[in-house]
Amino acid sequence: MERSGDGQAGSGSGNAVGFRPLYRQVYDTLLKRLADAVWQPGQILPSEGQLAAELGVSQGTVRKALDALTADSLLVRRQGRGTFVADHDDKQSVFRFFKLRPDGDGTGMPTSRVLAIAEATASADERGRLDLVRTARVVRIERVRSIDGRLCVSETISVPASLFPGIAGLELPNTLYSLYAIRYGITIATANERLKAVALAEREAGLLAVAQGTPALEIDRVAVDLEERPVEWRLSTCLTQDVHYRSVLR
Amino acid sequence: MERSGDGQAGSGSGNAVGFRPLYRQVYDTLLKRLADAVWQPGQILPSEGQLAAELGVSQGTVRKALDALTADSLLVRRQGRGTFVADHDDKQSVFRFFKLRPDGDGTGMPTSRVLAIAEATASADERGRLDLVRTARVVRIERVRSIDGRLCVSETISVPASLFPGIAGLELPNTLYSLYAIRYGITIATANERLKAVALAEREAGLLAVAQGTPALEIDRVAVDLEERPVEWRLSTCLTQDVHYRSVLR
DNA sequence: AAGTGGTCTAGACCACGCA
DNA sequence: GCGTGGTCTAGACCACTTT
Repeated sequence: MERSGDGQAGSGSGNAVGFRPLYRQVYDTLLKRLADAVWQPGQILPSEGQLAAELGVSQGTVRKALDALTADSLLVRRQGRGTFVADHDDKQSVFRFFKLRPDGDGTGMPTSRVLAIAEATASADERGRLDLVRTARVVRIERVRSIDGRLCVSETISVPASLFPGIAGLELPNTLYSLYAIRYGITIATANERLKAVALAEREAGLLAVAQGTPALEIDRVAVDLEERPVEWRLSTCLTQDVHYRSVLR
Repeated sequence: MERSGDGQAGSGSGNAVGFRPLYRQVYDTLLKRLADAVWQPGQILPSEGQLAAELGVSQGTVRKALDALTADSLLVRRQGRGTFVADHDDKQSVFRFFKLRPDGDGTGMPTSRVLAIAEATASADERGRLDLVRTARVVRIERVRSIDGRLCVSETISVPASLFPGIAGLELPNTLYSLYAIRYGITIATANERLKAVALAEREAGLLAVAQGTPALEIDRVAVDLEERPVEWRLSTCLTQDVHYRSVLR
């Protein structure tokens, strides 16, 4: 791996351009491979020593890059076994992007029922959230979700049709993000949510079988992939009678 | 610094008890000093080399502990200058525990007006949240807050009277957590929030000058200090007409 | 120029999981 | 017993800030 900002009888003392550490370059190299789905979710990576030899850096430098990717929830490291591509299907990972928890006991495991799925030209809102041009097409998914069997979420999900060809014809799993990862090689890295309290409109009230005007939590989420592209917009309306949104501030 | 789990002609190969890395012990040692307010917010710590010599470990081990404390937002490191105790007074830190942001432009800087402050015997809710015995006393603070001059939050804050002697007689600053840190040596490490959508009760509606029944965001927060003691319970009711709660999922 | 944190390396040893 | 990640060390050099 080439150094970027040193040696070479340069122009005096400091670099005018930004200094880019070696481990950062290793990070980017590995991130690229993850984005390109070179390694599949759940699969094991080469050992630290092998990667170090391949990339021509020390094991410590590879370690630092791997640790950073682990901190970003893209890898999972298990002492004595190896380093794996994070599998966002397993139980603990389901809740990474799902913050609604039951007030009392219960697993809080969500289930879903799709009401409609169709392709359309992007609305102004969709173009704004997903950074699309005027003629762009999106696939819109409408569904309701239950937590521990209790109906409490109604949501509309919009994704660019160009990124998810054929998704409208698929049987959708309960956890969409694993579908994005496995079938389309798109890994959700972060999601930005804006929460508001609203009074339920007639339509959502009907879907959730409660009175119109009932207070509900509105969650406006834009999910972003490894390359920082916005790839999904999700507008959820949640009843919070028996459920709450959990947030941990550090 | 003593090793905890090695050497000493032990009982074979592995330790039955948990293995505790050296850097973790260094972390705990430094954390203790921070909790005891040995170093004040904003103050500089000894250099890595000095700490390493004092504790009898290598510089790399000290570094790992300092990096962990930095990741926990307890320290700030500045290349070429030194390592400092995080000062949660500066502008960027105000928003660490304040997630309400204006929908449009504006700084979103909050202001406060205290309505009442008084000591009382802890209610059942307060005892549960703050882990108190039946006879414990608390100080209750009621206040309203504005964002960019717009009235939108009403909240009740409860703290154990034993931890904050004399707080009822003080002029309260806008950012309570810096008061906790500077005057009482209590640093808030994390806060757990539960959000719900509710219809405004008559009292809160009056305080916020809107109609009873208006949907509002209810935030139930328990703040925890460095020793993981719950030290503050805060129940906030927020209008979200021009403001939203921001959450970033990683 | 001196001092600080940041990067990078090389090597030793430890804890863990598995065959 | 072997291979993996995890810890710890020692030392060199780099980048940044201040004197």
